[in-house]
Amino acid sequence: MLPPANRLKKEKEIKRARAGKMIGGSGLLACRAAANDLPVARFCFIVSKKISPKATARNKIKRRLRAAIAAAMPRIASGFDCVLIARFGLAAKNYQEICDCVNLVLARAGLIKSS
RNA sequence: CAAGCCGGAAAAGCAACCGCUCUUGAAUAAUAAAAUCUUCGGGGGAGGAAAGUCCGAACACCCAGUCCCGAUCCCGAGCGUAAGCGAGGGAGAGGGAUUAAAAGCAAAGGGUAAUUCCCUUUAUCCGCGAGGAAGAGAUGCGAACAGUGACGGCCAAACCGAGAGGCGAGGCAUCCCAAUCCCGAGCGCAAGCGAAGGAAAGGGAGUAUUCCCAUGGCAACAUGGGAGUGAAACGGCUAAAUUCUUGCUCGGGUGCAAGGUUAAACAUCCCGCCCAAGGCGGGGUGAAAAGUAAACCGCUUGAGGCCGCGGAGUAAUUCGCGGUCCAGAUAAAUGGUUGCUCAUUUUCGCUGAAUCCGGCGAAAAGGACAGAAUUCGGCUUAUUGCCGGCUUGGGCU
RNA sequence: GCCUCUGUAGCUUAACGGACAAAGCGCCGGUCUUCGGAACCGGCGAUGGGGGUUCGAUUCCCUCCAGAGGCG
Repeated sequence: MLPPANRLKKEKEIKRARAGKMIGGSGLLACRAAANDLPVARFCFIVSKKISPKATARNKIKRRLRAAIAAAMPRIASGFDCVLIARFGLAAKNYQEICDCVNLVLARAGLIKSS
């Protein structure tokens, strides 16, 4: 689970982030982000019933995405809100594949620190 | 060994690293004190179905008609110098009673906060069996098709009513066809024929035209009694979760997104400061923004659960004592990753007489259904392997 | 999350518990026409799945499935 400061909670903020312009994606994952005025990056995760009709499977996808983001947090730039949307097929992947996918998508959206 | 029936408990384990939530203790910072922030430590953290939302309740709010009580408030004849008292009238938070509609009625008895749930007994039905299923107030308007023919025919004292008519003791009959039989008015010298009436093997249509015993009778059958149902009577008894009539019971509705508390920004007015446009700070306003955004409470201690002991009861259940507080999240915590072990599956090898079985070894795969959302009691559905008891069948001794 | 509602031919709607489940549009075939349309005639085609009550179920009851809606 992410620390509370890195969670994106309010519905209005999520809608703002989904309308944002920093867009990245791959076949298994989509990313929408918008800049905020805070010194942290905030995330939320969307897994629809189309991905899997079973609630337990959806919860597992969300937990793995959160773990992948938490692992990548030191390399992530601050100052934006990000929504990660799972696409069909992600349920069949293991943790390492999800990590690779998350890193690829974040790099395409330009959210990785340029050090 | 195979196929079944009933019941029970469980819901893979261990370690390492990295995290989340609730609660609690300490320290530090700030403060009048606290809320709060950070760090460290202790403790708790999904289910038997958390699911479907099919029943039932708790809890919260809202709403009808009639009647009663009613804190409090208003008017007030009159009395009094006055303060005040005050018949009577009106409003009325709230409390109680009742119910028109809607809804309900589940064998008998019991349990429960309550139920279509659970328990005991049981008519009946299903199964070879272990066992399982099972009952919907009363009445009976109406009831397709088939069939010559189907919830009921015919007569009727007494009583009520001006009458039409109502009610109805009691009597007769009891689906249709039917070989044949009984009876025998009458006809005939006789053999015999034989109306009406009665019974009937068997057959027919249909979901459906009660069952048993005793006595009498050549027999058909009659009479009486009984079983189950029913309070009883009675020529009663095929029968439905809808409809109609009727009896009894019962206020209704919405659901924690119920409901409650606090309450901005912006607007506008005043004051102060900054050279000014304008900005900053403080205070106020209400009929508008707004009782809105948002936050908090409800929110987890409850008709509790679990463990132990004892009592009542066939049982469901219940009573007493002691111990234990056993999830409270909110784009939604209770986890993520790695390694090992165990259950399981597949493949290969060895072994023995052994492609099928057992043992040993190796490799690979790899956890059933499924995620609390106000709370609880049931039901139903999904689903993994295990344990105990029992039944039927087969084989061996 | 809480609470409701609806499933009938390809589509839109009917059907007191009673005969082969009705109608319109559509589809197929035919007649007519040089061809097509219109018109006329005929045909195909359905009660979401399973169970119960009943002699008999689209209808009543239970259950599963699918779809839709309301509530800050």
